[in-house]
Amino acid sequence: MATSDPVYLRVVEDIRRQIHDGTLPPGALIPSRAQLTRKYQVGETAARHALRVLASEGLIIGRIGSGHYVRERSELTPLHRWRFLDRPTPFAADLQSQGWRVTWDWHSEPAEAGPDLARRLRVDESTTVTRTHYVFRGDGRPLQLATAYEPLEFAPHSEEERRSLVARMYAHGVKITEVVESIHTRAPRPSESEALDLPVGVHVLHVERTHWAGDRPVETSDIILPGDRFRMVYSMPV
Amino acid sequence: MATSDPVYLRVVEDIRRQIHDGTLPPGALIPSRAQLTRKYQVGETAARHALRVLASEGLIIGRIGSGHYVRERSELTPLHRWRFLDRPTPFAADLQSQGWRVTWDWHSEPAEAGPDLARRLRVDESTTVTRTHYVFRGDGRPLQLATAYEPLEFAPHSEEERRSLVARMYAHGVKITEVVESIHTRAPRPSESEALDLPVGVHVLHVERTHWAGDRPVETSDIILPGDRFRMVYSMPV
DNA sequence: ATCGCAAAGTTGGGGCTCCAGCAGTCATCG
DNA sequence: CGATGACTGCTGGAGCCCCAACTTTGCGAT
Repeated sequence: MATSDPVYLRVVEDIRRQIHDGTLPPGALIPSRAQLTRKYQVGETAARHALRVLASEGLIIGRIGSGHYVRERSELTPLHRWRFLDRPTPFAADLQSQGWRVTWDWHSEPAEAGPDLARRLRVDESTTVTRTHYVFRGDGRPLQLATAYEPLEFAPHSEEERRSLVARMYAHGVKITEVVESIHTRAPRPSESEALDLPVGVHVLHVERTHWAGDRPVETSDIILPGDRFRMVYSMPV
Repeated sequence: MATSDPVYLRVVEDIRRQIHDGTLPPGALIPSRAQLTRKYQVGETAARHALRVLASEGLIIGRIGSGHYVRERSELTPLHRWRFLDRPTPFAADLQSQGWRVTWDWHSEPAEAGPDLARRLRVDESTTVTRTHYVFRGDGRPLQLATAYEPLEFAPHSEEERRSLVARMYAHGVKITEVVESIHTRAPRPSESEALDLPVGVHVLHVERTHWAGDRPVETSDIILPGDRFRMVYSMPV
């Protein structure tokens, strides 16, 4: 706050202000390193660092060979959780109901539970579960990663069975009574960054979802969403 | 993925791996810039950049004069939304029920709604609303920021009234029937970063919460939580 | 044994430079 | 007239350096 703040902060704050008040609208070209050094009378290091900070905040994006641009608002598509939708994740179903063309690839494999899953599914660490990886795309672009874990006996045997977890469980005599979702945010792992084609500086929303039948967890999954594209919407009756 | 990846990435990935597999446990000292240049045979710039990337991911934290350390797991305190708690936000109430000593400061002021709030409260842009800023602290440290907006007629007149929004609304003949929360993640604004004492690289969870009485919004608030300390937990009956 | 202080080590800000790779632009050549 | 290629400007990686502010450590004196 003092007058002797780092000089790169002066640049960061001035550009950030211009973005927020609309002087630099989405898509606008930010002055280049060389221009910033002249404009703010700072060294190249400071100009460069300022651009990196703004990029890591997700406000601007650097296009190599071209320049830094103000990020498009990307509009934070809402994902509504007020109805119970599956097929095969409720998020994909909600996007479809909003008119998105959602497609997905998946593959299943057996896996050992391990400590984390053992806790979440309340099974033994050495138990074998079915792990299914999904990659969801909307209009070609990757939208969401999901990894679902189920005890072997509940694994789907057909494409149709995969559509609705609730129906499948019901067929096994298990009635799902509750869904618990735990959301946090973190920097993407390198593999997620690549799979979701994330610009640097974008964090992910990590949703840990568990389906319960009474006091027994019957399926759990990790869902990874780009933090700059989605908001999770929860509706609760009082 | 090729062998000619940036060299700083080699350093980042190696340290990240060591943190994930436990070779470098929480609190462990990361080699210094000088040591990294020797160990990985890279220049100082690359070593420095690697440390900055790890810090911006929230994996390590730099202590000036001392060194970089693996961040303590900070345990992502869960905030449960399965019961309707207020007084004055449900998150604070949930933390109290987990044994935290939560205190808060607040101040109210009239404010013009403006376009964003006009949309959220379904009022005219020039309507005056009561804006209340809260700063919540747990064990001394800042935990959460909240800003609540209410039409003037619903504003609380006593400390007691402030405790329960539901009861207060009921006293006005308004029965709250639904709570809608919309969660996204973003980089903190400078003021939030300062107020919450956030390390660089930590994003925030921004919860937009609106209370509805039938099809009419009667209160809305913005809640800002450090992304590295909390996870939101939603429980929904099927 | 303890206190104080100086030296060494470390981070973070800042400066300068070189280079590879990419994207436009513009002029020249077929 | 159209296509090719040279040139310029930009980003991102990388190297090296200096300095201020701070911590840790270890030594020497009391």
